[in-house]
Amino acid sequence: MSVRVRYAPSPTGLQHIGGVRTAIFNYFFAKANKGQFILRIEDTDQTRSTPEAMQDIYNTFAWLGIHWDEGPDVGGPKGPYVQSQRFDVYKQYAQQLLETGHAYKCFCTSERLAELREEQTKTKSALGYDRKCRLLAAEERQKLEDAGTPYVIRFAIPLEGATAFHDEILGDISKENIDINPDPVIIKTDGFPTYHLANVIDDHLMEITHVMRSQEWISSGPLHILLYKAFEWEPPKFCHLPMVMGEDGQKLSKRHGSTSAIEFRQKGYLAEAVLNYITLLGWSYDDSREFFTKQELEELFTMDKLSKSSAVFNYQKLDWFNGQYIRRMSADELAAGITPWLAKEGFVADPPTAEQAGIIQQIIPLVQERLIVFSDVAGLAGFIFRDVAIEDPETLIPKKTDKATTVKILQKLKEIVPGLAGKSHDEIEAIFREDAEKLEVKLGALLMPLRVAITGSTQSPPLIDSMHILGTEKTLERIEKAIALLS
RNA sequence: GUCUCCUUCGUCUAGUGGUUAGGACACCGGGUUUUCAUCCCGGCAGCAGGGGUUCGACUCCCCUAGGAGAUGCCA
Repeated sequence: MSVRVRYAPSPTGLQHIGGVRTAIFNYFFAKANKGQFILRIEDTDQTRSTPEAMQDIYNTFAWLGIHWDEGPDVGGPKGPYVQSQRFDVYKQYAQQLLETGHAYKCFCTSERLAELREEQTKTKSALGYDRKCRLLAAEERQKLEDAGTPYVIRFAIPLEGATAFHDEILGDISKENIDINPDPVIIKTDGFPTYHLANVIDDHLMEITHVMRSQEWISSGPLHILLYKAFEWEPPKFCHLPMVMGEDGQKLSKRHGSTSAIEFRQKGYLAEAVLNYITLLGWSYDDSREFFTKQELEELFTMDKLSKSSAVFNYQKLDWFNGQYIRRMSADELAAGITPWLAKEGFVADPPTAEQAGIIQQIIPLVQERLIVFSDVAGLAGFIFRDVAIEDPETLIPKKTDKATTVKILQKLKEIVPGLAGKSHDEIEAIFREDAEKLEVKLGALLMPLRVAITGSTQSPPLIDSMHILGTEKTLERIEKAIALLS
């Protein structure tokens, strides 16, 4: 039987990096096994699901280049792929459970449940439903039903025995039935199913062969097995994925930094780098290789290289990956990558004019080794496009040099710059070296005032090239401004 | 509290009874260099602890500790 896996997000917020990683593991597993990858939307919580979150799912995976074989937007033979559109299916199967005695109606009010919980907390006894309605006398139950009392449907967990399942990476996991959440709700008052019911029914009907989901689901594994048993269905294989944590070892969340895929996109990270990095969170290929394209992972991914323990999301390493990817880009690719960021700053038109496109081509070699994320281009090359402000005139003065010397240097520079046009990089450098000698300063000391004058910063891309792109006129203007600033 | 799972450098990991415990990020040195980066070279740093099993344990078993998750009419 061919592999069929699914990613089943609930559209209740932005796509979290952890969820995205679960998705890509499923995707790569499907691809590597020539199987199907399915997107299923779990929107059974009507109060929390939003169309924006739905859109974010589409945007995120489009950006990453992850496509599903079956899903709400592309259709497929096992649809609909949105749970709220499968309402009747769940109702029908819940009814079946009622009839076979695996489930029962519970008329307890949320107030009673809250009190129960409070009491349990106070007495430090086990938390959970006390199964009151499971033991309801037939006539009592009938009375409540006749009165139209609102109810939920609960699954009747066996009171004895244990339930086990085999996890593909963790091995056998078993739990005493008495330790399973006592009779979880499977149909809510509003008639919608809870995750447990919907997920089991859909995985069965959609013929899912492997359930690859986060380890936070491990403890409901036995419950799901019990549900499959109650329906007399063959359960799929399970594979619980290690979780993604923040630096403090807690579940990755907002306070650790960016956590949604879209944020990384907005900061100028490359989809390829993000994909590569998060794949390595819980998966490895061998003892050294860590660069993989999406295409490679589609062939190389194997479940047996998944690790058991959770992984900490390391922003620094992601940065390093992104820098590596940027450095490996061709000039044209990088130009295409940074142009939107330049346009966003108003440095170039969108799309750029021919002249601007030429400038972009020229700045590529200056920024390629220096970018970590695309958005850095504004800070690195901004001086080419707009006037610079020198915050602190002191920065113009090189180390071990005084103001008077700096002014002298700048004046000398003003003299020689007009003669530089048309000369090669090496020729210009030679001229600078000569002048530095004449002024009895080091080359660095000669160039620093010039650097700050034209870029506004003590750190910049290589000066000679920068100056060339800027043009003689603007370079002179800025030198004069710097002289004025020191006078 | 109870249940379940996990545990190799700070972090991500390789390792499946015999290795000087390997790689990467970070960090620290050094080199290249007009600054910043890049790049190159070098270094620091780890098998949670205790018992077994075995000729021999990072590798197998048990216990302890630590961590995480679950314990919802959220997924």
